[in-house]
Amino acid sequence: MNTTLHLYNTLSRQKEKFEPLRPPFVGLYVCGPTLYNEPHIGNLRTFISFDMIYRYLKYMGYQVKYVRNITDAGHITNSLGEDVDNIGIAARLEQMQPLEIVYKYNLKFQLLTKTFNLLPPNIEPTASAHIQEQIEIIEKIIENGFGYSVNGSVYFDVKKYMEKFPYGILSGRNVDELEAETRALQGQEEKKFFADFGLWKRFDPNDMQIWRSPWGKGNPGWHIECTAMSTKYLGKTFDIHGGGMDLKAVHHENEIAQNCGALGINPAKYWLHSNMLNLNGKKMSKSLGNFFMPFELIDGTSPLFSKPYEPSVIRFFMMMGHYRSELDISDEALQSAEKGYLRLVQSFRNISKITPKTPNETLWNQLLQIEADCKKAMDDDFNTSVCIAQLFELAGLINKSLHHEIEASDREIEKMQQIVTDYFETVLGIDYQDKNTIRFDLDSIMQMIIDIRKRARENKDYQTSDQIRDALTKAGIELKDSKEGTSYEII
RNA sequence: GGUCGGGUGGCCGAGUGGCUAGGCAGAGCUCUGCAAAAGCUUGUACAGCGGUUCGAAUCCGCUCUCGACCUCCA
Repeated sequence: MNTTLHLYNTLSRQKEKFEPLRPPFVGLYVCGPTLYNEPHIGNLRTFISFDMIYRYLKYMGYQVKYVRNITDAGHITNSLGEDVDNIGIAARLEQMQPLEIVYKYNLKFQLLTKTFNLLPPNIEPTASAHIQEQIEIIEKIIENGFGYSVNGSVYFDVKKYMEKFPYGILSGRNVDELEAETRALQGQEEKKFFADFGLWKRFDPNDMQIWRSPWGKGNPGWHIECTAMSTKYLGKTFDIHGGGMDLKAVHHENEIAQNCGALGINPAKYWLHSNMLNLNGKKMSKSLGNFFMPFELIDGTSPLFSKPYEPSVIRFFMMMGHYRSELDISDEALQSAEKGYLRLVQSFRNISKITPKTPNETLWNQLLQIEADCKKAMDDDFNTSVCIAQLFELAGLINKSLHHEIEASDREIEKMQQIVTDYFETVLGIDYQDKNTIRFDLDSIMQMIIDIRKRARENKDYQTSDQIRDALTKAGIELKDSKEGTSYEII
């Protein structure tokens, strides 16, 4: 496949031409949610960013295998060096079985992905269903001399690893220099080296989920599931690995170490990281308490926002920024995005109402240019921001055609619709069609009302005409007078 | 302290060694009973100080400043 796509690879810190390992197939792995609570709007941004990337790869014609894992098991280590079982904690807090917790939040997560028009991945493997695969990877790491077991736990031997592979290549961290700054951490005495990380954590009496392993009962470490599942479904090395920027320095670094340690190769050719969603210039995070849930934004219950916003408006807002840039969310920013969004959408919905006339070569060429510029923007590391700027240009041309300021033939009209379908709907993933299907002939009803109002206006009965217009506005229908007559818009 | 990335017009937000990003808001005009919508016109911004260059907001250096990560995070 002849591709012009360039993407920014965190590994090389520069844009690289995208050349899949096994075209036309593309393997894409994205770190999914941990199901111990509801994903917040910041989490959502990452999933939307990679949904757009998945969509564009598919649009280009690649046969993409998209794997997004679900973390429903495993232990992480917190900033104090303590071993934490988030799902177990949530289970105790909500007085449920771990599986109930996972099920509950998975339903929420799935609803969220549908609400925001995310395409389902090909596979959404869960960590709990791949304990055996995780154990096998750990065994390989030990076999290769990069892991050691202590009292029923297994750790990754970073020092040994560094004899053969560079550690810290993603984030640019230098472990040797960091050693001097090792903080006094609790529960670290089993490790040989401060940077060693857990592959398997021995059973603790408080654990609510326990699995058997060659090292005794316990839980897998946080990072190993991704190595096991990406290997199982995409092979020991594949094309693209994605995730949030905050996973770069630890989680992804350790994934690379595990993959190299077990299989001798970096799992992914291209590492992509999406940036954080900020609130008042600060990253949204649970520890800072400056986060809110996507559904609060949709139903307008968040005190930070003056009104509810449609999921497609929120998605459009996110697409207005580049996935690698920080994005600041605020009521003002969303309102401005919403206005722009409505302008686009109303224009796009009117394409079918353009009266076809004679072919317009100038317009045709402008449309081809817009289409080419959309592609160029997306080819340049998924520059959705520039792509949207092109769509605003398109909306201008549509409006002019609609109001007979320029002429368009069927050929141009079809091209307009095709660009909208390709880029606005398919690639950016914005669902702009009317959600509420109207089951009666609204056009006829509206035509009747518009005729009555027209007669009133001809009779200079402006009281009646304004009354009709105001009542319709209140009901959510906006009348628009122009030279050609009156049209309506559902607002 | 280390690593990485920012500081762009009233706001949001792209980009970049010389050619208008775009959106929102504002102003003017056209249309119009009024309004809305739509169309047209309008804004010469790139943290500061030096340097490189015919030319820098874009490259280099320094300063200030903000943020992320450095075993919780998407």
